[in-house]
Amino acid sequence: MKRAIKRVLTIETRRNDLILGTLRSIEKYGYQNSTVQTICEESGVSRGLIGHYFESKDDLLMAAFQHLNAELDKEARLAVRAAGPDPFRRLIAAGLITFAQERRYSQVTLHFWSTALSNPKLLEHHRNLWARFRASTERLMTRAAAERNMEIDIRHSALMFTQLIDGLWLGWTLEKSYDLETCRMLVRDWICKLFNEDPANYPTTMPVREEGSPHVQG
Amino acid sequence: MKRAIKRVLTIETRRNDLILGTLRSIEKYGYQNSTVQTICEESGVSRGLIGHYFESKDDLLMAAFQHLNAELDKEARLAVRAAGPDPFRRLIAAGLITFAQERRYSQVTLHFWSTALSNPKLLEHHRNLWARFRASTERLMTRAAAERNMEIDIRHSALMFTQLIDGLWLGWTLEKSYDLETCRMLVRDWICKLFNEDPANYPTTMPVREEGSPHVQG
Amino acid sequence: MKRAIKRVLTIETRRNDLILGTLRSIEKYGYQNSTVQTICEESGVSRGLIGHYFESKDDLLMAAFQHLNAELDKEARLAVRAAGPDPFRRLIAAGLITFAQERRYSQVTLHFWSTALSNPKLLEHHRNLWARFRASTERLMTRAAAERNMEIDIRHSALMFTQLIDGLWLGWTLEKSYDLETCRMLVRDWICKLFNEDPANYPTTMPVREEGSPHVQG
Amino acid sequence: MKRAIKRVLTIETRRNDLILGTLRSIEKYGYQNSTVQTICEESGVSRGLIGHYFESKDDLLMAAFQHLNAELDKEARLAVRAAGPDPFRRLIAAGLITFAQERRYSQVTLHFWSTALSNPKLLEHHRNLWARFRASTERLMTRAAAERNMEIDIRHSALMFTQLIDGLWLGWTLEKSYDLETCRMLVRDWICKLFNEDPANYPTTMPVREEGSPHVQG
DNA sequence: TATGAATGAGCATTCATTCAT
DNA sequence: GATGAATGAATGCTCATTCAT
Repeated sequence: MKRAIKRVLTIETRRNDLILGTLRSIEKYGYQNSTVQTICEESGVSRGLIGHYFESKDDLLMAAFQHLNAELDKEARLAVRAAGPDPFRRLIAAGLITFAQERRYSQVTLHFWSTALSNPKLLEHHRNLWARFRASTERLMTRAAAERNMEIDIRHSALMFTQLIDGLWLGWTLEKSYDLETCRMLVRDWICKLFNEDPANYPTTMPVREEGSPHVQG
Repeated sequence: MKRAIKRVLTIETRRNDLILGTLRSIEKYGYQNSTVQTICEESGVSRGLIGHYFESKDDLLMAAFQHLNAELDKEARLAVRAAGPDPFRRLIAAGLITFAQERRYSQVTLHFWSTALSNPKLLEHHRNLWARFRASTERLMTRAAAERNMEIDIRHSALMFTQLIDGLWLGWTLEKSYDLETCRMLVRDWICKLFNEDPANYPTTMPVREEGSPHVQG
Repeated sequence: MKRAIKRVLTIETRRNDLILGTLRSIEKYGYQNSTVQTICEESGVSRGLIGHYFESKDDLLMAAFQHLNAELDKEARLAVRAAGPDPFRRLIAAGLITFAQERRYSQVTLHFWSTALSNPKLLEHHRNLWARFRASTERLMTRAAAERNMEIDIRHSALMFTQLIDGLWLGWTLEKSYDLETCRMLVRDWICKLFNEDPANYPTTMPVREEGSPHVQG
Repeated sequence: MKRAIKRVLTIETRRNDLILGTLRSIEKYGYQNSTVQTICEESGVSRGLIGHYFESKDDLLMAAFQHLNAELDKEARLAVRAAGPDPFRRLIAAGLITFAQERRYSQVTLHFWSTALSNPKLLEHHRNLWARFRASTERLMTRAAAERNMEIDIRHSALMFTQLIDGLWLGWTLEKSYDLETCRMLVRDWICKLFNEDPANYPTTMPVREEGSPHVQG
C-alpha cells in the first residue's frame, strides 16, 4: 500500500479513536469531568496525541458531537429507507428509531445541548440538524395526508412529532422511569391517530439490524 | 427583634443573594463560564463570602437548582389553583404555565439537567420532582375522565402530557424556531382532544399574575 | 490608613516584588530558563499570584524590562543633573554613568534585546529610549561646541558616543576581559579629544550616590 | 570513491543542511520560536533526523553558532588578506568587513550572545573568538604604529576599535536608525585619525567578492 | 461578619525526544 | 538511512478555596 494512503488511514483511525474515546469519557465521567487525561485514557493513547490530530480539545469535542450526530442521522436514514416507499410507514420508522434500543452515548447528547447554549457553533450545528429533521417530517406528512385526502396542519403536526420524540427521549435519558417500548408505542399511537390508522397494523418492533451495519461503534 | 432571629434572616438573605446571583451568572455567561468570580459579582458580594454560606461552589449550585425548581413548582401550583376546582381546567393550567412567558433562567434548567447526569443527588432531586408532577397529572386526568365517564389510559396519557411539555420546552430553549404561543396551543389542543373538549372554550392566555406573587425574583 | 490607599500600596508592592523577582530570575537562570516557577520562587510568592497582578507572564516580562530601563534612565538623569550646568561635564557624566559600578541585572538587558528582535512592542520601547538618549546627547554636544566656537559633526559624533558606550558595555557584559575603569577612561578620553579638553581635568570617578537614592533595588 | 568516505560526505552534507536550516529558522521566526519543527522544515528534512546527526537540539544550536562564527571569521580573514600587506589597510579592512553588506543572519548573533550568558560552552567559544580578534588588531596596530614612528596605547586603542565596531553593529541590528555606510565611515575615520591618515585616501567601499567565495550560504 | 489577597492543584497545550517501520 | 507517529515532561494559566485582617 502506498505510504500516502497508509498515512491517511492512520490519521482517520487515530481521529476516530480519539472521537470514540471522547464519547466514552463523556458518557463515563460527564462532560465537565472529561479532561484531556480521561479522554486519552479512554482512547488508549498518550496525552500529547490530541495535538497531532485536533487543533484543541474544543475542536475534538466539536468533532465528537458531529460524529455522534452523523451516526445517528445515518442510522435514522437507514431505518427510514428500510421502511419502504410508503410515507406513513417511513414516518413511523423515523419516529421509532430514536427508541430502537439502549443507545450508547445517550447522555452525551444532553451534555452537548447544554454546551451548545453558550457555543454558537455547536448551536448552529444542532439547529441545522433539527430543522432538517422537521422539514423531512413535514414532507412525509404532506405526502401521507395527500394519499388519504386528509387536511392536516402540517407545520404544527410536525412540531408535535419532533418535540414529542425529544420530550420522551429527554425523560428517558434523565429518569429511566419508563422504558423504550413505551416510547415507541406512544409515538406510534400518536402518529396513527393523526392519520386514522390502526396501530395494530404497525408494530413497534424495529427491523433487526443485520450484522455489519453498525451505528455508533466503539 | 431578637438577635438570633435577625441573624437567621441575614443568613437567609445572603444565601438568597448568592443563589440568585448564581442563576443570573449561569444565564449570562453559561454554566461552564460561571466561576466563583462571576457569581459573586452578580450577587454583589465579595469572593470569599461563598465559604460563609455554602460548603462549596457545588453546594451553591445545588441550592440554586433546588431554588429554581421550588420557584417553578410554586408558580405551577398557584396557576393550577387559580384555574379553579375543575380538574380539566387545572390540567390545562398545568400544561400552559411552563410556556406562560419568556421565562428568566430558561437555559439554566438545561445546564442543570446535564450536570445531573453525573450528580446522583441532583438527579434524585429531579426525579422526585418529575414523579410528583406526573402523579399530580394522573390524579387530575383520573378525575376529569371520571366526570366525563371516559376510559382513558391514564398512565400513558400523563406520560404524553409531561413529555410533550418537556419536548416543546426543550426545542424552544435550544432553537427558538417557534414561539411560546405555539407551545401553549399545541398543549391545549392535545389535552382538549384527549377529553373531547372544544379548544375554543379554553384560551391559551394565562391569567395575569397579580402583583406581589412573583416567582423567581432577582 | 484608608483601605483603598492600602490596597493600592499592596498592589504596587506585589507588582514590584514580582518585577524584581523576574529580574533576579533572569539574571540567575537566564531568560529562557526563567519560568513562572523560578520567577515566583525568586519573588517569594506562590505560582498563581502572577495572574493577580499581571495579565500574563509576557506582560510581567515587559513590565520588568520597562522597570529596569526606567531605573537606569532615572539614574542617568540624576548623574547628569549632578554634573552641574556645564554641557560638557554633563556629557561626560552621561557617558560614565553606564560604567559607574558593577550593575545589578547587567545581563538582563542583553536578554531583553535579543527578545526584542522578535517582539515589536519591546523593540519599539527600546528604540524610543535610545532615540531619546541620542537626541539628548546631540543637544549637549551642540551647546558644548557652541561654547567653544567649534564646528562638529553633531549627528555622527553623537552616534559614535552612544555606540561606543553600547559596544564597551556589551563587551564587558559578555567577556569581563576589561574593567569598568577602562570603559570610563576610554569614553572620557574620546569625548575630551572631541572637544580639545584635557582629560586630566575630568576624573572618571563618579560622585558617590548618597544614601536614599538607590537605583534598581532588590 | 570508497563507501566510508561517501558516508562521511553525506553526514557532513546533512549536518550542514541542518545547520543552515537552523540559522534560517532563527532569522525567520526568532530564537524562541525556533522549534525542531521549524528547523527541520527550513532544512527540508523530517523531524526525526536531528537525532541522527546531533546529540540534541542544543547541540545543533551550538554547532550552528560555531558555524556562523567560523564563516564570519573566514570572511574577515579573506577581506584582510585582500587588503594587501600594509597593516594600516588591513586594519581598515578588518574594521569595515562587519558592515560590508546587509548580512544574512545578523540577528542570530545577538540571540546567541544572549544564550551564551547562561551557557558556559558558548560563552567560552565567544570569548576565544573575540580575544583572537583583539589580539590580531593589536598586532596590526603595533606594526602600523612602528611604521609611522608613533607611540600609541595599543591595548586601549584595540579595545576602542573592537567595541566601536560591536557597538555600531549592535545599534544597527536593533534600531536600523542609521545605515551601514555610516558605520563604515565612522570606523574608517576613527582609525585614520588614530594614525594621522587622510580618510579620503581610504574608500569605505569593500572590494567586491569574486564569485565562488561566498561566506554563509543557504 | 466581610473582604480580597494568596495559594496550589488541575487544566490544556507545547515540544524535544524516541522508536517502530 | 529516513520517516513521522507517539510519548510525556514541562509550561503558563485558571480558579475554587483558605485565611489574615
